[in-house]
Amino acid sequence: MFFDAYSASKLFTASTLSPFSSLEYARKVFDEIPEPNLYMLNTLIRAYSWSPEPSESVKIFLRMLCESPYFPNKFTFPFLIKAATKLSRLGVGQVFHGLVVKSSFGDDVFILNSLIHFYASCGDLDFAYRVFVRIGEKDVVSWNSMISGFVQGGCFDKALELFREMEAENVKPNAVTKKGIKMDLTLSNAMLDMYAKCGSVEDAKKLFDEMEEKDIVSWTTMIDGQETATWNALISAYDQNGKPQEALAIFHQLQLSKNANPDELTFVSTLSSYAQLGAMDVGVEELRLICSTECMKLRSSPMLLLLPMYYACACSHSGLVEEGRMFFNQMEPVVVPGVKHYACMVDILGRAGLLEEAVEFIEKMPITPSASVWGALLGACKIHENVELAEQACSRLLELEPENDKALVLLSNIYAKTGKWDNVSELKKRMRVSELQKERGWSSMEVNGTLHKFLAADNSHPLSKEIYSKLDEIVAKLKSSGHVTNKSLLLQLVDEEDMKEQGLNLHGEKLAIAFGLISTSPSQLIRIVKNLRVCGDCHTVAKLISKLYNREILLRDSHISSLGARPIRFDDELDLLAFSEAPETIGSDGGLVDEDVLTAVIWGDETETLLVREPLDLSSNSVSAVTHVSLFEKSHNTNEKP
DNA sequence: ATAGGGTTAG
Repeated sequence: MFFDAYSASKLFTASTLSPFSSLEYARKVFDEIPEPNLYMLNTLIRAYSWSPEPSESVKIFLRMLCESPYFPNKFTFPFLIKAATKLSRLGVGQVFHGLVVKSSFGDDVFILNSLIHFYASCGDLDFAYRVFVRIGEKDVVSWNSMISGFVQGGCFDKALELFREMEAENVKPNAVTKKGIKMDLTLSNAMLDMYAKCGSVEDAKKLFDEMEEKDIVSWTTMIDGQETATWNALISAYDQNGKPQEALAIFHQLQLSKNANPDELTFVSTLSSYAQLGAMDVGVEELRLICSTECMKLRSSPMLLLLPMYYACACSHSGLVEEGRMFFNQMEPVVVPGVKHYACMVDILGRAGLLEEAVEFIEKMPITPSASVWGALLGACKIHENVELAEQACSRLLELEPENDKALVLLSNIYAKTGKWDNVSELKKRMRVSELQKERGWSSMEVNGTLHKFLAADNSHPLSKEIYSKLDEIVAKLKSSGHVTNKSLLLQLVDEEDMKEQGLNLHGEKLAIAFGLISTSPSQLIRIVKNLRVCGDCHTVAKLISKLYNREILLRDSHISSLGARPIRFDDELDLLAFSEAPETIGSDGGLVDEDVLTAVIWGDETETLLVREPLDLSSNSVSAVTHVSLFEKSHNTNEKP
């Protein structure tokens, strides 16, 4: 049916793009193609990323990895990231991000821009920004993506700051070339929107006047923005000058106006006016009506609860508490209070010194108090120097977040504040011990049905002597091959420098690998499981041993991951990255993968690329990272697997 | 050989 791959590709692309043929049809065509090429795979990934089934993109991607002779190329990733964006699956996109970093496309501005957009749309502005700052040559889309990410996330200050930064960066070439910079229309419009939302009509007006090109969106944004800002300015002016009735009159006038677009700011001022009149119930009722049609954001905004605080800068503490309490009780018909609202209330009560009431309030909560609730109580205990309650709050918090060091630090501050220095040092000791316990790791290896377990510097194994001599041989080989132990990666608290090096070399992983080398045949896979994350040095060593001894090694981290995908580590230099999707979360809703867990392990060493698909091991549902030192390596040039 | 990123508000 198909005469050659090129025409088939062309036909296929046309069928995915054409409005006259469905994606299902394109898929049928695709399924008839015995060996789809990279272009076709990419095309289908793209088509699905636009479709209502973006998870199909990921499935096709898995097929590319497992069944095709191709590796993803620079075109693959924007499509995949688009799919992850549509899926709103942070973990999925993080896997792709990991692959990008480790692949040869880490500097591709197209891919990085789509990652910014992805992270921003998942609400992770922090990650979006991390990606953004690392782009060497930011283009207008990079800036635009980041700025609109901030705008959409409500971080207007940051958006503005970035905008200024962008202007500053553009000023230089501008001065040299003496040419006017034509601002990107989309960006200008986004900026207009931002100014309008911030209520700074003058800035919006200034920008609008400067814009060389304006479209319908520019005009609409400007008119709407000016209008809303004008309404808001009026309402809040009356409200803040002790004229709530006038403020409300304006608000009602606004509601009658057809074109008006009340926003969060409008509601804040309006509610404040109702609060001033002591008619919060009326205000809430009115809000309820508005909320049902507009302003969805406001419905879930815990800011509402804190609202009275902003307008109470003269109010007594008890007055504030009254308002908070009243607001909390009255919000229920409008919004089902979430845990954040409860935390806010605990905060209000606690700050006012009503610690007992705060505790009662927590006890009566219909939902399980979160760490933030206990954190609010703990914070209040610090203000009011209540050591006993602080201890309780802290221990409840630690039950939920055992590794929350901040809680212990806070408690220790409370001890310090109340002069309990013994407790301070006791706590510091405890923190150090838990720090040590945290890193107590073991590695295990199965040989012929027997599990062999190795702790760091372990010498309990019957073949210990042989293992250590093999290890010496390995170390010698590594040294002669130029490998230097990276001391900074040591996670144990050891004081002496030479001890550090020794400690590193004696991680259980290395013992297990040495044992693997002497106890398995050359064709066997050396498969090691580590209870904690594998340190960078062990990873590197595993790769080197794999090369030196020509052995395939699979070294696997396991990490309890109730949240599903999570970065094992993400530091500023991106020198060590590991992301994965936990098997128990994948497939449960999105049905992304069936038997394969998509796993990427990314390390800073640029010389090797590892991407592995690890068959799902159902007995271990806490797997979060797999290091597969495979014998085949990626070829960057051909995109074909050897 | 073919292809890629951001896009306001309603």
